[in-house]
Amino acid sequence: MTSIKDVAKAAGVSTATVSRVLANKPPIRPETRERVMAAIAELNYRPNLVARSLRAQKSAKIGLVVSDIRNPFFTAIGRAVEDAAYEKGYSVLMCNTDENPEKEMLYLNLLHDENVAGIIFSPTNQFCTQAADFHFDIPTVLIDRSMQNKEADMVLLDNVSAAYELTEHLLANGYRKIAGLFGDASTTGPERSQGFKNALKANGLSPFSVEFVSPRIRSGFSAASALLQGADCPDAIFTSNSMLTAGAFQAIREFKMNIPGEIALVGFDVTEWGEFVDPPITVIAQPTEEIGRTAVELLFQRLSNPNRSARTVILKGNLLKRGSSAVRAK
Amino acid sequence: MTSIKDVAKAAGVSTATVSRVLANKPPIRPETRERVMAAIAELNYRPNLVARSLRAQKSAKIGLVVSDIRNPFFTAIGRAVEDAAYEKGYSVLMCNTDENPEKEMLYLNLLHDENVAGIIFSPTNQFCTQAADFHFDIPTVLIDRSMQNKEADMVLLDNVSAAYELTEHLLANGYRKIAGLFGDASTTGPERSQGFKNALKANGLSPFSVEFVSPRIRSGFSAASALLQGADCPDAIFTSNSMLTAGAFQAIREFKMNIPGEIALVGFDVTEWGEFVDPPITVIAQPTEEIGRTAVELLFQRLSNPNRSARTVILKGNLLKRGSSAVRAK
DNA sequence: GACAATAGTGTAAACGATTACATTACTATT
DNA sequence: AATAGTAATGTAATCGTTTACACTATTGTC
Repeated sequence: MTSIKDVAKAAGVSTATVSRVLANKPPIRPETRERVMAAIAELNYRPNLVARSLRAQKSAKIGLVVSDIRNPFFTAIGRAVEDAAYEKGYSVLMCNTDENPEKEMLYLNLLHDENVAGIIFSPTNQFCTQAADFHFDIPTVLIDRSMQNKEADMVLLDNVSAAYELTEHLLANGYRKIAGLFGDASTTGPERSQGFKNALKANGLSPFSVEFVSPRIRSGFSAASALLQGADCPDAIFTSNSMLTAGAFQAIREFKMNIPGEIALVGFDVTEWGEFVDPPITVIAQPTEEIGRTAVELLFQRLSNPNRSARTVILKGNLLKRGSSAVRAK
Repeated sequence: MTSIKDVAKAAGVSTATVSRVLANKPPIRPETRERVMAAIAELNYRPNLVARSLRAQKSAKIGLVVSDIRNPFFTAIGRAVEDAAYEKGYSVLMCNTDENPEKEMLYLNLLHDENVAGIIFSPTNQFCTQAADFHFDIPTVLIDRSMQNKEADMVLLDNVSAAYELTEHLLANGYRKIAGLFGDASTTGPERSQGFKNALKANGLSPFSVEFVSPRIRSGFSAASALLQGADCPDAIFTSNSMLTAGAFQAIREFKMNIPGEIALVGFDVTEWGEFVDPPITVIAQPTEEIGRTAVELLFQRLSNPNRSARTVILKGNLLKRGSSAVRAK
């Protein structure tokens, strides 16, 4: 491998000069710069980022720690983060935790050992309680899920409002017996359930049911199935994330029930399937692109100013009214 | 930051000894090992992977270079690769190229500079021709798409057979005027078109049409729309990847045509939406988990044995017969 | 022409690990 | 008791950069 020494020798200068040329750090005689550039081109030299990283005590890498990149929300986030990072010359290490606090811990440590410049992290509830005293010695931006009592930058959705709006939409369209299905792994479930309950209360109603389950398709399926086979059946199901929405959808189909005639279905997050099924599913769309980019943005702001106070950016969800919650037939 | 020196001092030994304890390299007196371990725990020491990487001239990282992680096929691959890598203590750098040869080049160089141990790469056609002389100085496994004249490990699908089988299925179910829509960015399009044409020929038929377009939903939509609004309309559309399938599906819906009554639709790759729509879409399912794991497997085999000859693993697709290609009504 | 200031470059010490080689401390053999 | 052989550890070079500091060459000022 050709190193900076080879370039220095070829150009007849010292490694320091080569380094300065690369970093564009004056003073350098134009003539010298040319000679060095020529040598670099000649030898096809590319600086070793590992060495640079060791010397600089940080690398141009960002860790992305989420539960599962296959969750469409995180897929979109992942892509947005990678794009934003790419533009700044940073690359992204992908970490899937499966909502498992141990894997979360393991990955955070790994990223530390890799000397990443920063971390974008979506923690589980368990992590928040178990690792309440965890010290983020690396700049970290939390996304999607908040962490109490932590001085950390965050990019969140206004979950309470979004859930409120989504619930009001159901009410406006005539639904009254609304069952709520919420994820139990993160802070979003409880927050969204709060907006859900608030909206019902404000309208003098109470939830048909409120349930917290693991944020997986299977759990959504089981919970929805249980609801649908009861003697008393809800007229709408409110889900707090797309895994549960998918599970509920499958259950409804299994029961051969008509959406929205017999039961309405609403949820969070844009998915391809939610747009393609008939009727399409009403959801709160999260601005994934913006979340990802903002997270990277906050990270870089903190990198350039390590001791500014933590900032929380709260974004609004966008209610996409679609067929799955159309006005109820009388 | 606490380094190996601090540990050495605390344990009253040299850094070499600490290193040996960490690497579990005899001979070490059990008593010494204990003292070192105690110091490590005491100081909460964690080895610096960057330094280790510089010294070892390679890092425990794998680069994953694909067109877009949002493509469900690559999402699944990405997750499988990450899982397999994780089990071996490796982490994954995610690179999205958008089928852009320049980004491909850029990322390959970046991964080189990062001293990654290996690369898992799904190249575009353009890359294959433009960079025909590109030398992979880092162990690389090609997935999904082959590259001619390259001594490289590959994990591919038997595209010709899969397309053949899928086409035969359409024929068996009574479809005769089958239009083919193929991606033009990679080798999979041409290969799948080959199987498509072979199957038709073997049955004394010829394609209704064969078209190569950019593998995007929009292109699939345009191409399918053009087909549907023609005076002579196909009775089935064969698509070579899930982006095109999605575009064609939207076009069919736009034209308010009945699947499969008026037109059948088949494609490649498992997607959530394809399962959820009614009728669900018939596809060739690729064993994404196996592809990802095999790729990592091959990578490690090559790492431990750098000059064995290149190996190509060809996997079979799995035809999922579903409603979108049900037996044609007379 | 002496001196200061600045521009341009080189020298060498880091960064934190690994490891070839040197060294010391034992144990066994004669 | 001397010697050889091995076990256990230490010393110091190395990986490829960056950068504080030292140094020389050039220019300007009086």
